[in-house]
Amino acid sequence: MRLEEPQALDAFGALSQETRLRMVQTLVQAGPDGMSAGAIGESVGASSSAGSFHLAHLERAGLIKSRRESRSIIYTANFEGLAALVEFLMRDCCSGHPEICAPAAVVAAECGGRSGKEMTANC
Amino acid sequence: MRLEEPQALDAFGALSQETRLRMVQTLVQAGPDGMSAGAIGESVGASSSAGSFHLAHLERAGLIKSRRESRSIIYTANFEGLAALVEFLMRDCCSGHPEICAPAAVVAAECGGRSGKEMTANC
DNA sequence: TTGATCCTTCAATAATCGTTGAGATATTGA
DNA sequence: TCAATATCTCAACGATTATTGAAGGATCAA
Repeated sequence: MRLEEPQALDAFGALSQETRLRMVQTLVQAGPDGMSAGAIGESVGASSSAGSFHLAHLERAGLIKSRRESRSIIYTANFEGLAALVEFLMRDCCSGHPEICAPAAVVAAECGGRSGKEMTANC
Repeated sequence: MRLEEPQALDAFGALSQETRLRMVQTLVQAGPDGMSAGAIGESVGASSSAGSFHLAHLERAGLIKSRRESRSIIYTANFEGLAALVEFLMRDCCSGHPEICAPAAVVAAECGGRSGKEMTANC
């Protein structure tokens, strides 16, 4: 997956709001099982309708996905979309400058060998 | 350099606007020599005062730097700040998940060996 | 010092965004 | 079917953000 500029703008906009950034962090840590809309809203301190609004925003921006599961709607992080955003930032926005890529390479090296389940909160 | 959440929010907000994203792209490609405010504004199609507004916004967000040089004010990309943002996205926001880091590692590998001057627009 | 250039700041306006609360929709179990 | 639960949608309001044009520093050359 490769991000075009308008999608990247949407993604940056989505992450520029505290509630939404926390939602993404929460969902990344929740992993592939995801969480219900209500649980996410509660964990970030958003009202029912505010939570719904922000989750919809994040989904439109391609950063999370949803599926219905009985009464609940379960949201999960969209790892492909998040990876595409990191790649956009490094490649299209920052032209792959080594000064920018070097720290990314360090993080990637720290995390690359392990599977998702083994990750701690801070890599 | 390590980004805290409020700084990261500012940085994402700064990049969520088309004119500003273009300004950053332009300045990254311009390299350490940078460009004058007027030249940047012209290259992204912004009026004098709009250009000034957006450049100030980007500087506040830690993504670019400025210095006066005779009559002109020269802006340069803040590579440290941009690198910190990539790192925040990978580490603090995405918890270093391998699914997200793997594509970043590819870009880093592509770019790591070369010096800034040799970079092409797309790495 | 004067005039020209480059850029920023300010105030006013328009546009976008976030929150709230009320009501609508979907799903389940009795 | 009916009531309960979980979530979404909508309209209204206030807050933040972007744009514009006019006015205000800073710098330089003559």
